Amino acid sequence: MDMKEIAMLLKDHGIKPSHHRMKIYEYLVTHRNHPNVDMVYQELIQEIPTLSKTTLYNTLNLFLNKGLVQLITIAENEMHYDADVSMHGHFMCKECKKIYDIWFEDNDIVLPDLKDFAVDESHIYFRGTCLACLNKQLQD
Amino acid sequence: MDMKEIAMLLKDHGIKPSHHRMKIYEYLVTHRNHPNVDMVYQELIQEIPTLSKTTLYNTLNLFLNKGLVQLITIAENEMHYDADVSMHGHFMCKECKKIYDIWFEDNDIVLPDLKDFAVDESHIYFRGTCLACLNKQLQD
DNA sequence: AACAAATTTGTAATGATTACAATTAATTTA
DNA sequence: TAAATTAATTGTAATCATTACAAATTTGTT
Ligand SMILES: [Mn+2]
Ligand SMILES: [Mn+2]
Ligand SMILES: [Zn+2]
Ligand SMILES: [Zn+2]
Repeated sequence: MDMKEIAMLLKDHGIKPSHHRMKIYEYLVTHRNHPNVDMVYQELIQEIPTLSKTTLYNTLNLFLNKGLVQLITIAENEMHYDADVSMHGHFMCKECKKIYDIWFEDNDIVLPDLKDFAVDESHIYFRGTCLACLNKQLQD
Repeated sequence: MDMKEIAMLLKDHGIKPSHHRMKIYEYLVTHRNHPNVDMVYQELIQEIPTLSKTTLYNTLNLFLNKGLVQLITIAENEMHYDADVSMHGHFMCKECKKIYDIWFEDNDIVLPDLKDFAVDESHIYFRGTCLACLNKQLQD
């Protein structure tokens, strides 16, 4: 996804595509690693040495409000962000803290439609241990 | 659920049933309101004026480790606790911040079993607006 | 009672996020 | 194009949930 496309996408969501905003979105869409704020910051600060963390927080909240990214609250003390807003689940490994995508077959999961609630977001989270960390544990 | 039963339940989970611990669990099991730490504290401090917030945090973490309660990470800046550890979903209203239980019919939801992951917990979260808040909004 | 172990407390530290005012950049108007 | 206005970005301080840690208290055991 090149800068032209990113600019278009931001505009389509009512976001003026400043340089900072485009770089922040580019990070999310190319890495697809469900980063927390600091992971984005440590990477972008090398390209944009003046980048402020406040700008990062402001921009991510702007993206959230415009529906461009989704918020992942699977971790206990920090937020994670996902540029993929399609319906899929997430697994967080308690050992390595990595967050994996969980994709469902179309009929695998049918969420009930809730009367008495106007639902904006649906999230499916799992926690446990990933295969890499399970194997590491076997070596003890 | 009386104190005798609570003491038994804690013992069954390998937790020595001190007075504080029993009162904390009693709060959770009688209110069933998915409280954050401060909600528990503000209620119990009236009965136990010496109660320390550290004790509360320690006790809740002990309950979590022993599988007596479950952690709900649906909110963005604080944790919520649930004495009901059976499989059910949660809905948080963005307006009033209340957390509702969402119960599924047996076959309503079938979570796929993930190979490559040892799953300890599964959570289903919804966010949106509850009926009470929707009605309030209509009055404008 | 004397000792040891477990529990509870109070205070300070940590760390993610937000508040806010100042600065800089971009856009509009004259 | 220069001045004026608006928007974006920055830096610092504040907020607040949670944890760290050592002291004090309670409980259980010899
Ligand atoms: Mn994802
Ligand atoms: Mn519940
Ligand atoms: Zn892992
Ligand atoms: Zn509500």
